[in-house]
Amino acid sequence: MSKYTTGELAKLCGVSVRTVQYYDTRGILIPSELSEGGRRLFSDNDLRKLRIICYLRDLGLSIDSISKLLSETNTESVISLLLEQQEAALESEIEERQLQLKKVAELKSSLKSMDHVSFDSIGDIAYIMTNRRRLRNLRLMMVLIAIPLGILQWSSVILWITKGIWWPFLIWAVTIIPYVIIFTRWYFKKMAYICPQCHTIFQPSVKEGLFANHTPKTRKLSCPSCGHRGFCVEIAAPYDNILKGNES
Amino acid sequence: MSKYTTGELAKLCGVSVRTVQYYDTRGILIPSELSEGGRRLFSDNDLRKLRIICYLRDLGLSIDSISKLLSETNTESVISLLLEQQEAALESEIEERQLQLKKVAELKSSLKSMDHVSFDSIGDIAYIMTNRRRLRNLRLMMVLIAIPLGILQWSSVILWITKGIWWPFLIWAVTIIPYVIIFTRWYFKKMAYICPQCHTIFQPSVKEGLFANHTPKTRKLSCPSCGHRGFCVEIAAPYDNILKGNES
DNA sequence: TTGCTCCTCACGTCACGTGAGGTGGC
DNA sequence: TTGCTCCTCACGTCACGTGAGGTGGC
Repeated sequence: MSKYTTGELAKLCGVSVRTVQYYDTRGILIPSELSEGGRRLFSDNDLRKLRIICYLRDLGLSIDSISKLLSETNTESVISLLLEQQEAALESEIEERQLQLKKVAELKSSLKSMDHVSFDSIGDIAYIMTNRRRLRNLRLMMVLIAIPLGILQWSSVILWITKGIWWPFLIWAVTIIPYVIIFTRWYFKKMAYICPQCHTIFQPSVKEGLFANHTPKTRKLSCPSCGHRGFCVEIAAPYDNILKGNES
Repeated sequence: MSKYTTGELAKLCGVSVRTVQYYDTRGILIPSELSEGGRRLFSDNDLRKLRIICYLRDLGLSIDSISKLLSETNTESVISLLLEQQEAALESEIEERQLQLKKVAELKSSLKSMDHVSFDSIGDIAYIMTNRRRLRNLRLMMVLIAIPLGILQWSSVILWITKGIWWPFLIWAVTIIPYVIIFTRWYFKKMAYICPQCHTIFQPSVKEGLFANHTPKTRKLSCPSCGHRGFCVEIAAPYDNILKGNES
């Protein structure tokens, strides 16, 4: 039976001297002998034990779990329980990291599409992200409303051109007016905008919104809070009071 | 502008009072005002700031990274760098956990197939796992050697039975003898066994190994170290000296 | 005046890393 | 005797949680 010093054992297992000392104080690797000078001396059994400890540590098990395994007499049930728990813990950690990763990628791509980035724009993006689903639903609803009206329009136009029947188009043109008014009001009631300057969420008047220059996702508006005029990202209007504090 | 106390702000952001206090001491959320009694008073701006801090924290960013973001004037480049780093860190963490998960599952299934489980058997399993690939290669090689010999054998047998030509089988039977001897010696030189009692890795004599009762993965042998007689798991013999210490 | 909230220490967590200052063993 | 290794404190890490003992504010 060979004897190993702390440093020898550490080298054989690929850990630091401090780690071996730490495992001694934690009671999971007590040297089988001490020299007269108080130095730790380890046996082959200790070497095997440290190898197993390192293996378990590399599975992500804590020192506490490992020392439980060492102290319990009923190794079999304890270890299967520990492994079950570790499996569940690892799975949930992986899920968590994957969600974080997804959010980081989202934030990255959103930041790329912004012209000016400040600390506060991160808040805007976070808000836009959580808001996105509702915004998609609203836009989908608008398209669904617009499609039948469009079909009616083009049907009547085609009828007029090809067959010379003009009155369906006239009926359409007259009856569409109240629809357009209602639709426009509804649109600006459901939508809100984020000021890129002061990050306030606001809703423009129907008149301002209707005639404002715009892109698919933004609209050029004046912020009622700071007066800044520029392209503001369109979001679904908040129906909760979480951000009411911003209106001050 | 409404004013929030520490508790109010904490509740609005879903964190603890202690967390808000901690963010103050870390310098990332200094209250915009203090009451005469020394109590923290937060503004709407502080509320927005804390929301962003929590959002970034939920991406897994450290307080240090967040405070860097807050202190740097060049937000844009700092944040894209931080997000790149965070993405890489998360990816490597996920990979690490997935590897651990795989190892835990391996250990779990290996333990199930063992009759007696002790702390030391974990070491055996860990060793068998790292050894498995070499063992597979060795077994594959044996099968590849055995197949042509088997084909020759059956060809000569069939020839004898169907056509009455007996001399190819005789030639095969005579020439096979040295091959079998060499093969058997080679086999027991390449293989080793783990004692389930004292966990020593040993190699039996050719004679003992050859006539021992066995299953596909184990062989009934006597351990030269502790004398225990029982079914020992077959592994590829170690070609390194890492475990030589066990032989005492 | 009485609860409730908030304040500041200060210790604990987890698995070690990193000195400091002293000593054993070849 | 001289390096080298090892020893034991003891502090630091990270983002807070958890009391303790005291006080502000309604």
